[in-house]
Amino acid sequence: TQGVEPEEEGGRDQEEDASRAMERLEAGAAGSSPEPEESDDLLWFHDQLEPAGSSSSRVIVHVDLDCFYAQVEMISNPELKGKPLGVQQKSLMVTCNYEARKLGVKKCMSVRDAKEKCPQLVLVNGEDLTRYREMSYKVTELLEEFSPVVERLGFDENFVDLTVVVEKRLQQLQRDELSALTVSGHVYSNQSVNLQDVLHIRLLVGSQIAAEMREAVYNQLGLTGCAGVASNKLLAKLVSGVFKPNQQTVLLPESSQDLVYSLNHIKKIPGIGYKTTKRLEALGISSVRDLQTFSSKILEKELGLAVAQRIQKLSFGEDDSPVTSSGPPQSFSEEDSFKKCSSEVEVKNKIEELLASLLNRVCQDGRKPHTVRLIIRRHSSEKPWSRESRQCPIPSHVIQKLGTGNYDAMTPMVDIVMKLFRNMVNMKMPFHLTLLSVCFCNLKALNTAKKGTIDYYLTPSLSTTSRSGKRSFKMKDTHMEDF
DNA sequence: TGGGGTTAT
DNA sequence: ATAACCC
Repeated sequence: TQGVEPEEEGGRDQEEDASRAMERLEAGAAGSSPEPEESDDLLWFHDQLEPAGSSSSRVIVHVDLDCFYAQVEMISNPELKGKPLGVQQKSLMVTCNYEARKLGVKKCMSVRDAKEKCPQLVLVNGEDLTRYREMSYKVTELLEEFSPVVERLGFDENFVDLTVVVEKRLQQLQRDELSALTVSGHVYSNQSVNLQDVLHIRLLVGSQIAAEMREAVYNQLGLTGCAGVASNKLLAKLVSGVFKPNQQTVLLPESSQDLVYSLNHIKKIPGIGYKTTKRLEALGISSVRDLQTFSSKILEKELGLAVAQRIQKLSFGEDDSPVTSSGPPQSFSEEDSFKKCSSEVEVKNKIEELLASLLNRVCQDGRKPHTVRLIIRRHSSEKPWSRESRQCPIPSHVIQKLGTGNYDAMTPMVDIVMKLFRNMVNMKMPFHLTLLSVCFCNLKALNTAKKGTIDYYLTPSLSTTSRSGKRSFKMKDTHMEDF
């Protein structure tokens, strides 16, 4: 394409070039332009786009399912559709459908308040996350078909980096299709904006892909949700919530400041959590503009360089963090909370329950955890939210017993976890727990042994000679290409 | 306040 | 091992 741009156009600024380019493209699409000029226009147009790898031209979508647990429950039991529905975990209603919200019920209300507000409210128990987790991964896997780079955030949100996919579509588009590009869904904008501007083309294509994603999620899984399309994760996430159930919004670059200013408090910025908000408020910072204009030096001294620089950039709507593929989970955990657990037998029974579910999950996954962790929460603690944990490696002979489908690993795992418990809690003293959680982490693929090493050909055997205390091996089937 | 998850220190 | 963040 070098040399295509005429010399006399070299001095013009970029915005002027962009709108002129579209006028010329539209004129070309009308059908009157001679062949060579039309071709020049298309090449010139592609020249105006920023390089695909440049950080300012990323296209990110944030997909956020509507009241996810409630949707899953309505799919499981269609009789719940049309009724006000809440999903309950212990005394908390963690989410509810839109029928319930119309009647004044809010997310994360206590069950008592919710029933008071809405006596007809139907409640289902959502403490077992199995079906939610399975549906959640189906959504992520479906989105991965559009672009392999998908990052999960909780069970109901996903980020997808569409930059490369958008680039591919742009290059396949014909002249007439290029000028006829339209947005899908809402545009976040207070000012009037020229959608035909070249600077917006990638985001428009992104909005169309987002619409296709939502269609696929609805058609194949029966779930509705919102999407936000923008140039980074922060903005995509913020803009996805602008039009709320089952709609999507694209953020054009000139409106990004409006979007961050629309947040009335810094705690609304994803990445600024409870603790940081408190520390910022102590510094007199409460609005987004407060944070933007606050001294960087003082902020760095107060919060440390990394946090200070990151959150101050966030306040300007800047976020260069990449979308990182989540892939399979890094850990599996099961927890249960209760009013009181204060004896060894109670603890052991709870741990057996938690482990039974975990062993099933680990079996399904196929990988092997090499670390177990026990987490507890004590009652009397002045900090009710604080937890203590102990972890240890899982002995290799126990790892071997995992994932065989039966419960060979149950007894040894209970013994290990009870040791961790005794390490944390002095059982000669009275104790009062309000939560127990067991976590399997440090997951490794079954065969890490590489071709050409002895371990690759020798696979540990469970069936023979266990009494000797020595490991026994069977020869693996070999193939000619192994040699 | 539940039952999960992640990364940084 | 804990602390922060996310849902």
